[in-house]
Amino acid sequence: MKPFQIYNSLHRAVEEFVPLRPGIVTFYSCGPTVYLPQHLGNMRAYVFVDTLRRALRFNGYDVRHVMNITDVGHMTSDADAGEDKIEKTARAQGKSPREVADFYIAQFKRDCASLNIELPPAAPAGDHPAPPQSALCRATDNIDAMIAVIGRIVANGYGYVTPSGVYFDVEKWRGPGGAGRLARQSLAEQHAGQRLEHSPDKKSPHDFALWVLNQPHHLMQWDSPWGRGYPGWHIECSAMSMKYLGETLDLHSGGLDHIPVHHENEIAQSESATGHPFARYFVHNAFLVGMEGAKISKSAGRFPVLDDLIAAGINPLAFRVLCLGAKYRSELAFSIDSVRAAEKNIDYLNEFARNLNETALSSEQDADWTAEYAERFCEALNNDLNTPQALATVLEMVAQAYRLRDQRIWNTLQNFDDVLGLDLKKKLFESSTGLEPPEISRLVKEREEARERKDFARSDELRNQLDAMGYLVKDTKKGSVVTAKRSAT
RNA sequence: GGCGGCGUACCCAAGUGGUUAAGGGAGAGGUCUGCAAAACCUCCAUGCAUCGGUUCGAAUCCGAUCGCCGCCUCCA
Repeated sequence: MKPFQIYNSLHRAVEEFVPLRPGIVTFYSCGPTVYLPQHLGNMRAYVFVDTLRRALRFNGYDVRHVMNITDVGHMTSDADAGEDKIEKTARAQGKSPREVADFYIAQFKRDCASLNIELPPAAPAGDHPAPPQSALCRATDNIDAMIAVIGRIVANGYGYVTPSGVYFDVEKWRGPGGAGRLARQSLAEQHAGQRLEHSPDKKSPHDFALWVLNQPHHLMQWDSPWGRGYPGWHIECSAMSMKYLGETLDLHSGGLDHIPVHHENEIAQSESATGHPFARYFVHNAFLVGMEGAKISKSAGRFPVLDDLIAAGINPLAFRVLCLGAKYRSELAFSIDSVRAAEKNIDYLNEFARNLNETALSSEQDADWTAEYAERFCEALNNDLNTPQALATVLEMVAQAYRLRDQRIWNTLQNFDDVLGLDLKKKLFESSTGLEPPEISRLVKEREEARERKDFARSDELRNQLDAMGYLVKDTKKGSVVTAKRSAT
């Protein structure tokens, strides 16, 4: 099997993936900010993270995955001014910041479950030195770790303390005229803070806050060696990745928009604190765009969420298939029609799984002809996560099974589904009959009797009646089966 | 101003130097079926924004033009 290859934003090239220690991958992915629901654009990013994690596991790696939850520190204007968005929501809703965060975290977890996105387990309390471990961690639970990192940065001479906060000295870090490693823009080229008021305490407009002081109106404040305040918005990622995964990460993911500022600053902070390389592979996903081609974003105000799809009677996993149908580095156009098209794929695969016969299921050895598909699947997957081709391979294999009337593909299909995350296994023994209300069963039975009498007028009448009640009747060789159309789950 | 990306059939979307340009949806015809549904078969881009160039050969590399979008402020 070809080794896993992935596009590394640090070098702007597809590279063979080699983790620092054999067999183990430390993976940090930027998680949600929890002051609003996650829109579908956000969810695309998490589907990507999940798929990447599954692909690594498929390649035999033990993935230690950390995702942060930002429940503090994102300002409406800049790191050193403006109102914390969580606090803003809290004031608007008359809740505490923690309550606001809890609410949106619960919603996020629900959405992830609907999309079969496996999240890391909640971070356990206390200190966690090596070995690296998976964790879903909240910023506000890790203030100590952040303070520790800021302390190291200041001790190393890359941070300076002022009355309004502790700032990171970007020019000192980059050197004169230095360009960012990811964005490849020099400081002069970046019109940083051009449209913003910035604190006069900063040596340079490019400098960013590590710790913010003297903002008495903020609800969330913590004591620190520099005074009471709160963390800047980049530091949580440096601190938590280091705490749970170690000082050098194998993989770091995030949205494309994080390249020039957030990740650039994370690298600077982390490396100035530790003296070690921060992350060896940076991967960035492209945006989901609306029908007009415009980015879907929180700040734009209106955005579709997963519940909108569910309310429209669409299987949430259709959205997952939609995501898998495009490369993670390509913009993906979202529309109800594109999701519905993806839903057909889900229906197709589910139907196949549902109708698998016992012989095919119990066969330990898949048909010889599946090997070719397995090879194509791996190749696509390991080629910078080419999920569209991987998905196409799966669909073609199932079509081939139908064509050859040879269902011995389940082992292979299941391996594929471990990566795709469509939960086909769940459909295996899902009976099409016996679960519906007695009233429905009665009508189906009556219709079967009508068919036996060749009373097709009555038969069609009953089919229409069942259809109106939300049930689809199919006549098979083994008799009539009924399924609920677009049921709630 | 700087940086980056995109433009492939009605729609979504792979392919990035070399057999007939994946796959899905929609559409058309067919097999099967009492009729449907499901499934399968056939058809559906001599062409990949436009114009030049490099090459034996380009959707794929280079240049120009047009159009769209993102980032440089929180945002996946």
